[in-house]
Amino acid sequence: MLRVYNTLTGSKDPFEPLVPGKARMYVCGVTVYDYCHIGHARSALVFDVLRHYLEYSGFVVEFAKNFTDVDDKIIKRAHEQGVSCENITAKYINAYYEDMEKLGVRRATLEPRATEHIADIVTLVDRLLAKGMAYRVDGDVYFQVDRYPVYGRLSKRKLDDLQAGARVDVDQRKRHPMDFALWKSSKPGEPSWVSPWGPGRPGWHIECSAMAMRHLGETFDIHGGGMDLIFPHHENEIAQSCGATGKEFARYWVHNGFVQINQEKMSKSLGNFFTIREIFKESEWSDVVTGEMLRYFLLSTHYRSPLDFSDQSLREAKGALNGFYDLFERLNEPAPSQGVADQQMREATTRMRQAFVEAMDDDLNTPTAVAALQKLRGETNKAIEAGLSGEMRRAVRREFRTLGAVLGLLQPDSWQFNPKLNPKRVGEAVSVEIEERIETKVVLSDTDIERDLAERNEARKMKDFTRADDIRKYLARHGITIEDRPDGTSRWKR
RNA sequence: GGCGCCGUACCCAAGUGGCUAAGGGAGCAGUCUGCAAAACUGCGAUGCGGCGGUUCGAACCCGCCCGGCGCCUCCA
Repeated sequence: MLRVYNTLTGSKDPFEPLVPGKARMYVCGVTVYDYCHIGHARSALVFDVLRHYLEYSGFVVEFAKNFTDVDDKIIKRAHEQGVSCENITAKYINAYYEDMEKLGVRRATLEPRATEHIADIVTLVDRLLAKGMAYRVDGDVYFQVDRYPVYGRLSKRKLDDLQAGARVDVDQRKRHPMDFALWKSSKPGEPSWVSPWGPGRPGWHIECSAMAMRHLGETFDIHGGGMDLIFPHHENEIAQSCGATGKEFARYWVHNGFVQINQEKMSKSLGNFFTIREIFKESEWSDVVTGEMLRYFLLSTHYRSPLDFSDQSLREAKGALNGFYDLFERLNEPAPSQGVADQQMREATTRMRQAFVEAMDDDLNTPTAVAALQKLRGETNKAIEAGLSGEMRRAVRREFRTLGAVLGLLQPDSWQFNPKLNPKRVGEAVSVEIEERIETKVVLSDTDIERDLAERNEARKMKDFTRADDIRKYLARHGITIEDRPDGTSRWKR
C-alpha cells in the first residue's frame, strides 16, 4: 500500500482515498507569464509519476492542475510588452504544453483556469464574508486570519512568530498583518470582473480553493505543489477553504523539493536559471533522448530532497540509460526457443517487480525503484549469457516497459542504435568534455557515418586492420562508437 | 529573531535501531574480441561531517560542535 509523506501530519501516511478506488488530486500549476524552468519540470514530473503510480496501483485518478492566468506578474509583463494579458497567457500556456510534451508529462484530466472560475471565486468570497471570516475595505476583500483558529497548522507556524518576522510594509487597512486579499479592486487598465464589491480581480490564493472545490469537491484526497507553496499559499488555501466549508479541504499535502544549481536555489537574481526549452535546445541529443535523460536525472533523487542540476548529472543519466537500451538491443537478437535461464529469469523478474512496488509504495522512492530496474538489467544480461528463450526475452522487455511507464522511462524500442533519435546539429561543431578537457567535435551526418562504416568493413574483409582501425578512431573522435557483431556486420551509436 | 532541511566511496544516490551499508556513473584488473564496443567476473566506504551520550547493539535516537542550504516576501 502506498504511503505518502503528508506535510500536514509530518509523517508518511497510508493513502486511503475518500472514495475507495478513486484518487482525486489537485496540483498547483504555473503562473503563465514566462517560460518554465527545470524546477517546474521537476514538480510536473513528480506529480505525473504520482498519478501514474496511483493508476498502476489500481486507482482511477482525477487530476486537476490549474493555470494561474490572472496575476500581478502577468499584468506587469503585459504592460511592459504593450500587449493584452490574454496575449501573454496564451503564449505561455502554449509554451508550457510544448515543454511538457517533450518531457513526457501527460496533461492533467482537468486543467482549470482562474479566469474561467470568477463566478466560483465570487461565491466563495461571499461565503467567507457571510461567515464573518472576511471583511471589506474599500473595493478589496481580505481574509481575517485570526478568525481561523488553527491558522499555521500546515507550515507549523504561529501567527505571533510570523508577525515578528514580517519584513514587508503592512497595509494599515488590514486588521491583522497576515490578512491576505481574497479580492482586489482593479485599477484602470487591469483585468476586471464585476462583483458585489465593485470591479476587481481575484487574489492569488482563492482561485485554487474555488477550482479545487468546483472540480473535486469540498474535500478531496491529495493537494500538491512545490515546497515553497507551503507558506503562505497552501496555508491560506486551507484557511479560506476550511473556513468557508467547515470541512477538511485536502487530506494529503504533498510537496516536492527544489532544483538547485551549485547547492543554491535557482533564482533569477543569481542568474542561475535554466528553462526547459533552453536545455532541449542546447542538448546535443534529440528531444526524445534529452527528455528521457532529464526524467531519469530528475527521478534519480527522492522527490522531497534538493537536487543539483548540472551538465555532468545529465551526462550521467545518459550513461545509465545507455545500459538499458544496450540490453534491449540484445533482447531483440535471435534466441533459442528453450532457454536454460528462463526459470531463473522469471523469478528475478518477480523479485524486481516486488522491489519496485515496495520502493514506490514507500513515499515514491524513485531512486530505489530505479535501482530495482538496474538490478533487473544485470540479472537479464546474465540470463542472456546463460541462455534465454525468445519468449522470455519478450516477456522481460514487456516488464521493463510496464514498470518504466510508471516513471515515464524505457518506452522507445531503440535508442542509441536508432539513427532517427540521435542526429542533431549535423555538420555543426559542438563542445564536448573529454576527461575534464573541453574539446570540439563536428557532428557527423548519418550518411557520412554509414559511408565510413562501409569503407571500414571493406577494409576488414581485406584484413586491412590498420585502415579499419583508423576509421574507427576517426569516428570515435566524433563521438561515434562502432560495435562489430559476430555475423560480420557492424552497427554504430553516438 | 522564528521554523525547517541536508552532510553516506572519486561523482550521483538509497538506507533512518540489528543479516556482508542498495543501485548507477567513472576507474582498475581479467574473460571474450583481429583490435574495439557491449556483456560477464573480480576489486573498491572496517565505515556513513566531528566529538560525546543512550542502548546488548546506531549511519540511523539524544546533545554539542563544524560545514552547506531553505522558508518566514512573488516563487515549482
